[in-house]
Amino acid sequence: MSEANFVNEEESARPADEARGPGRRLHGAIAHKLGTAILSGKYAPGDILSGEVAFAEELQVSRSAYREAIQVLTAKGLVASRPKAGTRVLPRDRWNLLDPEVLGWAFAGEPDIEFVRSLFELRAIVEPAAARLAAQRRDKDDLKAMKEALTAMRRHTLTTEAGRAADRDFHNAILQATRNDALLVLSASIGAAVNWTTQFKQRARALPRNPIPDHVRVYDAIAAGDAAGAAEAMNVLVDLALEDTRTAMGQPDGV
Amino acid sequence: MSEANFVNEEESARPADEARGPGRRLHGAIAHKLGTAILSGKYAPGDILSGEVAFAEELQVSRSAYREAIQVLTAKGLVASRPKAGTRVLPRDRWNLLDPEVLGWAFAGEPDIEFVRSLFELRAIVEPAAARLAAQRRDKDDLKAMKEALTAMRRHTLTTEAGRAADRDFHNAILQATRNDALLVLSASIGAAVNWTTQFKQRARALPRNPIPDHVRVYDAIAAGDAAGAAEAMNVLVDLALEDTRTAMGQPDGV
DNA sequence: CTCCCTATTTACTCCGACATATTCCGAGCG
DNA sequence: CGCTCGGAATATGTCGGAGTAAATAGGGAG
Repeated sequence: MSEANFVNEEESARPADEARGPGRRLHGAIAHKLGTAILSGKYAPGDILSGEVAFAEELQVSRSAYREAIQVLTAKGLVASRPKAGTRVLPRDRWNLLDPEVLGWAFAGEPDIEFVRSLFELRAIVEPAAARLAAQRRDKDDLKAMKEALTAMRRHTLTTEAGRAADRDFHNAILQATRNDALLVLSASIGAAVNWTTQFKQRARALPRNPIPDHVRVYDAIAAGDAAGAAEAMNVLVDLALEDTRTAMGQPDGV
Repeated sequence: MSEANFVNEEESARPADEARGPGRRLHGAIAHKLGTAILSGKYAPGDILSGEVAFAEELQVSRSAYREAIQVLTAKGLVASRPKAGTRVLPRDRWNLLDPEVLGWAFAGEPDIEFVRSLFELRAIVEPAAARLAAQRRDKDDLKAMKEALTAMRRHTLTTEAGRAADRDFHNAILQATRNDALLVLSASIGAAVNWTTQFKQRARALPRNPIPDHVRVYDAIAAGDAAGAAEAMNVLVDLALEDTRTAMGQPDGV
């Protein structure tokens, strides 16, 4: 009955909140600190975070707080602890890289170019297929959400946070219209990567193209129920984004 | 303060030691219990797990153990706790459904048919594209791993756990050959779903086709570097699997 | 009578000490 | 010389209490 009220986790009120803080709770802050340290390579797989007591003492927190932070990292597959053996960083393939929080840690410092490429490749695979499904399954509410996101994108530009949020909303609405939970979960991961790269491109003064017409083409195809057209239009969109990103990053290595 | 040196003594000595059972640790067991309860729908989104103390008392464990279990669930996006408000189950779209542990909880009881369909749809999207990339990027070691998995599949059948493991190895080798971390993470999720459904189909006496030739076709195309052929062969494979699953599930009168 | 401000209550958060279990390492024995 | 047993070290599990933030209730003003 109070279903409309459980959304507040991080005070979504004003634009003053910058990009999901390090964690309001203490153990959240510790987890953030350790997580970024691991993702940035400061602790390599196989390394040992020696000494529960030593670490807690160095961070000036109690063992409980440190323990709960380790619990979070363990849940995300970053570390594993065994009695006497200590807490060691697991190999990369055990990491839950699609976890939104892990993704945030990965983008907190200087993210690995290869990893960003991976995410965009995943996006290039998933989003056209999602657009195809959305064209077949969307209903009126889905289209309404997409249209609203489009108008918001027109009003603000991609240089503002509001504009990027509208962009995310548009793609999210498409994922939502696929009626596929597994796909929907990917939106957070992809959205984070896209968001970061758009900001990156903006810093690099490399936002020449107007993305609106491409988005409109996708919308039109989905609204018309044209599955193949929607997939193709989305393909164009992600290909352009991939190309832009590649040039902005200074990767001369074309495919 | 980086103690990154005195590490690799027994690092690769034991390949897979931890993370076996549902939870050897106490808080792991609690998390498993609560996780399956949430995934099975016993606790719906918006519900409140009232009372840290009450719950800890009911489960006959200390508050710390319960708290660490809650911490795990929080890390996976299943719940969120706030002072005074209690610990409430988050809406489904916040759940980290691709987390291997969450997936395990989802398949612990009677998994939601819609969710299984979602996973197979995701697989049908991702795996052909992965096969295409693998055909372009595989090296000798990748091909060797695939070949070994294939011979193992021939020796055992899909009715045995060893055979299913070989199947997973084959698909995993393809994902590995894409050189894409983001795709690789999905293998665990997809593998779990596929594994469950093969067992399900076996129980329903619905394993008519010999899957080996289809797998061989995929292997040949990847080995030949034929990107389009690999994608198409994999497409056939997943389509057949999807069809089999659909028919097997269409008959609730299986066992 | 309605609205807003304050106070109380409630439940999470953090803490440090204690008890237990497991592992590593070395001493003693066959 | 190799094996086994026992002690030491370290991580896990437990406990109760102090602190803090938030929601609800109650009182006062308009």
